[in-house]
Amino acid sequence: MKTDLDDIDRRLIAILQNDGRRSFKEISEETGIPASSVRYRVQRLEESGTLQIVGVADPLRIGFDRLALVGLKCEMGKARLVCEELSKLPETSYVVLTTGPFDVMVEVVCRDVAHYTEFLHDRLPKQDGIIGAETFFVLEAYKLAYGWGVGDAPADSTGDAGDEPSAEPEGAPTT
Amino acid sequence: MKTDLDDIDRRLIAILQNDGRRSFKEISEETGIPASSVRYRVQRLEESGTLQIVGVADPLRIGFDRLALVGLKCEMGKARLVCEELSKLPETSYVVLTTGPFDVMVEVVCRDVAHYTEFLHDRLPKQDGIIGAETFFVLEAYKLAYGWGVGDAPADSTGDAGDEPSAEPEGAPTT
DNA sequence: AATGAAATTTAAACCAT
DNA sequence: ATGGTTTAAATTTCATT
Repeated sequence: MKTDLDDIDRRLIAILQNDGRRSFKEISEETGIPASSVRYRVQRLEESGTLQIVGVADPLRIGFDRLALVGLKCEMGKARLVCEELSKLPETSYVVLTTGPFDVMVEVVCRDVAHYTEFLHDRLPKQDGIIGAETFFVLEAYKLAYGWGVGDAPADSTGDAGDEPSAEPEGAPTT
Repeated sequence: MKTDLDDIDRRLIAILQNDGRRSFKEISEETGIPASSVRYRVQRLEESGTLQIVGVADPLRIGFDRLALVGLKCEMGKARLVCEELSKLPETSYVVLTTGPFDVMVEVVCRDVAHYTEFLHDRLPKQDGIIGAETFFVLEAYKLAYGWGVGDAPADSTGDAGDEPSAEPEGAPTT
């Protein structure tokens, strides 16, 4: 549960955010840190849950054509319960508790409109605590970045290599 | 710009969604597909933008505490331009064109409230085509999944290994 | 906890089908 | 597009500081 990263950790994360398969040796050459140390650090980051190296597939290209963002209004005091329950559903890929006009925002990934309809009209109404839902269908995805923040992280004393901070599938939208 | 994946592609994606650094040789043994073919396929998936292998850092553990979803109303015909431009900003991690009350939805990751304020009040207004913005601050993130859909993809004739479909940082909310 | 050097494993390039 | 083979490179292990 360590939360304190040093500049080396941040540099390693920044590099891996761009390319999760960069070899430790290349990272070593790029940073001047010994390869075995790079590996040691990365392993620690992974084990602590701070960093995950994963394959990310563009849902719009793999047959899951219907992405929707859904804003939910919940009964007072029920929003967290709603979050917990919706997190368990396979269709949800993003569930957060928010301030503002909606209490909960959810991203739902469906194969097609029928799949979404079933989700919205059969599944959601069964969930206790939800008052209303507003659907935002995703027409085009311009940026789906999973590399957060480290690229322009607080003061990098190790000397920044000027890497791009985030990883997008492509410059152009995917439809 | 191929969009048609076969079952082999889907299996490779499913495996890499769980662990982006699995060696091609291991994948080869697991699937029975020759290692050179595995590499060839993965390379194609990456080059076509279908799959990305990236390091994902938990923003709430690396000092980027302020996540916000922002719904934007745009001038008629300007929404795509807005998407393109906002995608270029380092603070945005998610930019999509939507139907519904908002034309564009954006996820913004900031270090602190001051950083977000600067983004919302200094940077956004300079962008042509935006009429209005509504902020949903993320209080708690319950699910941040990067593995989309493939886990329960349409009929897998190659014989599914029963891997977990998605990768969440944690079951409980991160605050 | 971090590093260096060894042995082992893996990936990349190539070529044939 | 696939599969095999070889060469070069990277990872892992383990001893050392």
